[in-house]
Amino acid sequence: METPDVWKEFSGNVITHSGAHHLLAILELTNERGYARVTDIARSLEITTGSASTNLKSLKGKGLVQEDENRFLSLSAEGRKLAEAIIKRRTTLIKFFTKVLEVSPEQAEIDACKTEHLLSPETTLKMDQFIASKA
Amino acid sequence: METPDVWKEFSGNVITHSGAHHLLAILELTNERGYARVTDIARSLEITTGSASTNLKSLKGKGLVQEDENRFLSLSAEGRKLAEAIIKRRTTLIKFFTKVLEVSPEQAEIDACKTEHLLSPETTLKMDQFIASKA
DNA sequence: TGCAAATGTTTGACATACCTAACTCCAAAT
DNA sequence: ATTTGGAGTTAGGTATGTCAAACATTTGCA
Repeated sequence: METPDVWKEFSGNVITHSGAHHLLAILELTNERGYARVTDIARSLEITTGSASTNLKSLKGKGLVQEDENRFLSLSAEGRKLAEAIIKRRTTLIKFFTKVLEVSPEQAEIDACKTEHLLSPETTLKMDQFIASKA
Repeated sequence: METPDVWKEFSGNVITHSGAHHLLAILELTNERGYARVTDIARSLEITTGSASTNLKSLKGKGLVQEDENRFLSLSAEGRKLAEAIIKRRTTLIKFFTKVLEVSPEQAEIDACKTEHLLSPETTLKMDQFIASKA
């Protein structure tokens, strides 16, 4: 058995775990309260505003996050698409883990959180279809 | 909906992606040829011996890897346990993705590789049981 | 035995992704 | 107008993980 040369693809991920959660925070904050500033995101993620500022700058650089003249942050079309995909994946994963595999809700949430930004669209789709076929 | 404070647990992982693959390489190489040196591991992972040397030093520091007087590397009891757990997880994941979800083998391998070191024992176990119950 | 090839380590440079702490900037209240 | 506090950035530090290149060591063979 050969160690597959797939292993390095890990680095080529679209988004990091941290990055994903910044996007999700923006989406949730804007949905809940209508806006998201650096501070709001930092509070939501329980990190310092310094970290949030730096992290968000890089997301802006990637064209996933936008900032208006009043420093309100929002997701770009691409960012929104990505965030929604991740949320969908998390939902699917949690449902799958708890309903199908009967994993405890706590562990399901942790596992989903760790893998939600890594799983391919194909696998997520198939997982969805599987759940649907059982319902 | 609140962003769960679970998200930071990502950093508290037992092992990194890269670290995991170094362990797996040692296990596979020793199984296949009876030994694993820095060079062998570097070749197997397609990184320079410099990188391998540094990375392995840190794994030695964590007590996962040992070195004998001839510079042959091996896994400690703990390292072996960890490596075997990861391999088992990968096997389970691939089987699950391809057999149950009918994901393509290529994508299954990539997804398994990305998550094999992140999934909890509980979820892996449940996944195993699920496969068994269907067989 | 002696030299060349293989092996391994270290160093210095980069890139990413975090953090904290210190600083700037601005706006509102007194 | 001055102070105070909220908001945000920057600077400096840690940790990983990668590389190339200089160096040391070991091995093996001619």
